[in-house]
Amino acid sequence: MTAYRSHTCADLSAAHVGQTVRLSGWVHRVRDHGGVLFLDLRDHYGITQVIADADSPAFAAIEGVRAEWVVQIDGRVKARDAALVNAKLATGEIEVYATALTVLGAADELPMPVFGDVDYPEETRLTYRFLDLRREKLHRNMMLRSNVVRSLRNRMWDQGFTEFQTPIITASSPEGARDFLVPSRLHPGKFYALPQAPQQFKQLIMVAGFDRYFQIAPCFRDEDPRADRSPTDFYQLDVEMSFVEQEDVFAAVQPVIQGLFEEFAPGKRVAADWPRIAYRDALLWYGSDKPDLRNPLKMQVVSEHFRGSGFAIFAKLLENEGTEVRAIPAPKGPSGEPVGRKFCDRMNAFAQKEGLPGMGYIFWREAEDGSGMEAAGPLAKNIGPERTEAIRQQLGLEVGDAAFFLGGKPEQFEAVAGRARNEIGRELGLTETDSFRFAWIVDFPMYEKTDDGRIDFSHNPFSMPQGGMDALAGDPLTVNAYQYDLACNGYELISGGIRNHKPEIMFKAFELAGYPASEVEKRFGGMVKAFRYGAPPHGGCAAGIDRIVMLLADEANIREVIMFPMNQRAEDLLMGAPSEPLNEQLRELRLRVVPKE
RNA sequence: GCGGUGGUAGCUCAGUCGGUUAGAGUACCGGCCUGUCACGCCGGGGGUCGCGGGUUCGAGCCCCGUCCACCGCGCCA
Repeated sequence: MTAYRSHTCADLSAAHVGQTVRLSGWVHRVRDHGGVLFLDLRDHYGITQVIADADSPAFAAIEGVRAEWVVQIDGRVKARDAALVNAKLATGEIEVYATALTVLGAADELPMPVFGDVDYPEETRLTYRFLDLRREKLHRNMMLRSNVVRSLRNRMWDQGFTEFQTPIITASSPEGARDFLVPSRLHPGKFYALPQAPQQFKQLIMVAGFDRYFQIAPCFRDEDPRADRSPTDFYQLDVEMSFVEQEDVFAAVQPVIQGLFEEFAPGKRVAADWPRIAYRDALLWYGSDKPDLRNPLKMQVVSEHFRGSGFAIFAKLLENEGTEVRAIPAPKGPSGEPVGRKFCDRMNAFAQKEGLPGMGYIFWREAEDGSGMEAAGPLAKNIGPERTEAIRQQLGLEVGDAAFFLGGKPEQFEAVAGRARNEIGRELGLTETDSFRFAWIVDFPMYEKTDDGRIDFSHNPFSMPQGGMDALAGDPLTVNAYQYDLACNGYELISGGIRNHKPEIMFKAFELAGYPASEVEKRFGGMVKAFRYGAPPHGGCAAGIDRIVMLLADEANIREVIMFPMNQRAEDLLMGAPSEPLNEQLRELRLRVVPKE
């Protein structure tokens, strides 16, 4: 094959017995039995057992090697006796009798082992990422990622999409996140920005008369990380199409994503029914705009049962405008075990830990005197049997089931209610564990009220308001946008919209958010200009590649599917980034660092 | 910026109520072993218990401060 090897460590089988071969790879493990040595040799493709006895000229050399040295082995392929075949190894029917060993690269004592699947601290793993990547799981994740990207490309091409590249060093594109700035040497005092997304470029590509564009695009955002969100940079499958409405985009994207999940998640059920859920309903039912639909629980408004009731906290609270009481039903799980006080108290403690005063609850149990069902829990006593029964009927609950109640202004408890719903579904065994369930979240509000009472874009300012110009004449807070997300198992996988391609509507939309026309011209001048010269209606979306791979690899942390991720403080411990520039670099850029404090 | 959890050998961890010389596994070094595949057996080196201060006759353990890591919130298509 090459001077270094005739075969890979996965190639050899019973068919090669008797052949003289040369293998190269890493010393995975050595087992020294005195008179006979076993060496597991590993490369990208697999593992082959190498053996040497005292008669072998390679014996002394093999005695001297340690884990993770890179070596080249010359030897002869030998069949293993039936009793010695290792069924756990793809090459387990054979072994290579070594006649020579050459050390290609020795290794110091390891800061972390490659062998085994023990957990190691992030700091060690990131500092020695090249070792971590040798480990089976990460190696497998990276191969999965590569295959996913190839499949996405193929599927997009098959659907008639074309890939184009857009600039990396470009202008600031205010999409909401903080920009990464790049100082300009030729224009001191001015800065480029790294794109938060190729948003304006892909729209310009549509105006330029191309159609059905896609790109596996790096995106840069200077924000704090989360377990499912990498700081600094990440990759998106960026998509844009001309002459389409919302449903056309859905129709183009669903087969790509669904096919991808079916291809790479064998054994898991991939739902084919992708419901459309209005943003407001998602928050009401699931407490999240990226609901996990593997969990069947759906919250409901139950304010009427508490208005004027004997439960003073809720009754009083409901006298204030904009308040509601919502219930999370908690039916007993597949085990049939009744949901009792202990579980309810635990969930109440959970809500308190998340910053709420608590969660009231009712649970229905067999009456002690055998007279049937009775409601228990602090709330039931306060509101009385009639109201309690009405709640039970509305929620469709039976004996052995429970319900939790949260009150106040929805925006203040919604998110915690959503997390409680996750906990309840998981703990009661109601949430599926072997499936992927998708939903398009649609009808995002165009605007929202900021803390200081101003009107601002609630999501993407480039989306077309539903109802167009006419809609912008009324109350901005009632305007929905042609803006959508794809939620999958509690993650936001895709985000997109039908774009606002009419300059006059754009100016009006920005005006409502407090941006004068001059500001729009300044920040999006290029795109606005393009819209004045014949812009097609267009729309698209962007899918988070890292997050898709994370779901397919069944990982909870995005760093497990990124080759060289940053740590939680946006540092690359291996490469030593960020670092201080040389003085002459700063001089050339005419920059001066202002010391802290 | 805020909250939670954690920090003990190169690495993973244990360490009781505050009490003698801080332990185990693994890795490393030396010795033995011809069929292992997490090989086995014997021996050895290896510690600023994150850091600083305090309480105490005595602190890995209690108190205060601080640093670091991860997770979450804020932030974020």
